[in-house]
Amino acid sequence: MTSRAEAADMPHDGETKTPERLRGRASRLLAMVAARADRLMGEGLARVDARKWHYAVLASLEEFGPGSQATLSRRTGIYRSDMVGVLNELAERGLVERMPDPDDRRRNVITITAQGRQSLRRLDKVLDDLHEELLAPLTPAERDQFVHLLTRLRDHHTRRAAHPPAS
Amino acid sequence: MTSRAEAADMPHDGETKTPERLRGRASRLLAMVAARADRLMGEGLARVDARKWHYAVLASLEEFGPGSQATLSRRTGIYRSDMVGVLNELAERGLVERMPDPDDRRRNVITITAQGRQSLRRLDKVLDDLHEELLAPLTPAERDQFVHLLTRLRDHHTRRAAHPPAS
DNA sequence: CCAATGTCAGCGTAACTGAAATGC
DNA sequence: CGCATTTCAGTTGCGCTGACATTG
Repeated sequence: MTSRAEAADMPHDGETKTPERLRGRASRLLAMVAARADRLMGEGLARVDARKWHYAVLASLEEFGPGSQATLSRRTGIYRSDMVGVLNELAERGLVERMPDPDDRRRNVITITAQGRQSLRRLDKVLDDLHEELLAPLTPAERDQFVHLLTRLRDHHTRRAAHPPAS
Repeated sequence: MTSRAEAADMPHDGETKTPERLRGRASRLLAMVAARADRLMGEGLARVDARKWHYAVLASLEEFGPGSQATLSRRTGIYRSDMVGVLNELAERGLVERMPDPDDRRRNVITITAQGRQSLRRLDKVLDDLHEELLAPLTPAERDQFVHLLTRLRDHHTRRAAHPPAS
């Protein structure tokens, strides 16, 4: 499948003034679909006593290994002020361990526990199902395309929040 | 290792095979890009003394004609409770007119004014520029693809918030 | 002295709920 | 009477900022 989804059924010549400028605005579509996704994931994870951030932290730990809270903060995008609470919840559930760093006593080293890995595997499964639901109307090739496009956009906009369109 | 499908779904790009289950999650990408978009639009519109909802209402008015507040609410997705404030702001600026409906005296009929149309045209321009910035890394064809995929997703998930996979 | 870290306390916005008053 | 509309009052969650003490 060479990802030739559409080419003729949607006019994209520069002059067809579609009346869809409201519903068709990318930012609006983005907001709607993202909200929907957010809710799906939030509710789905809540059903197994987890939250989006839990997954983010656990996955980041398994993927990149242990790290300080500030490190995790940078890796996941969670503010370090909020990271405290997230780690408290994860520690309560025995999914991570928080120990002082002997090399730098300002830091805590966060490690994922065996139970954490197990939970992560479960969350992965849950998220897989939820994504199946979210992306249901798209073919596998289209899902790839979609993720690919989103990734490009994220990467482009991921160098600090504000940046002038300087070259 | 995770027991997930691999190598069977050769992506178009010889690079999408990373163990990026965190960063690569569609929901997460969606949230990130949507947040960027939201901020871009919000700040951009604030510079011309407008907000996203203003645009939504104005565009909906020009696109579908006048309507009651409840109607506008359904068209734009803004809660009726919040619609009041939005319309107040728009009325203050002279962009819409709010008159009692003679046929149904519970209702107000909201109409866009000439000034409203003018403002809308300006906002359209502003949003065009902002979208250019948002979608900068994508080619025109890719932007179409992107919007198309988002539209399909939105349409699929737009029959009430909750939907069982009922046949 | 300055930079980074963990923590807490708080702010602003936006989605969302509830209920009252009016009119169908 | 039940139902829809406009409106106001309030809640909750989240992204984000600021400050502070500790340590490098």
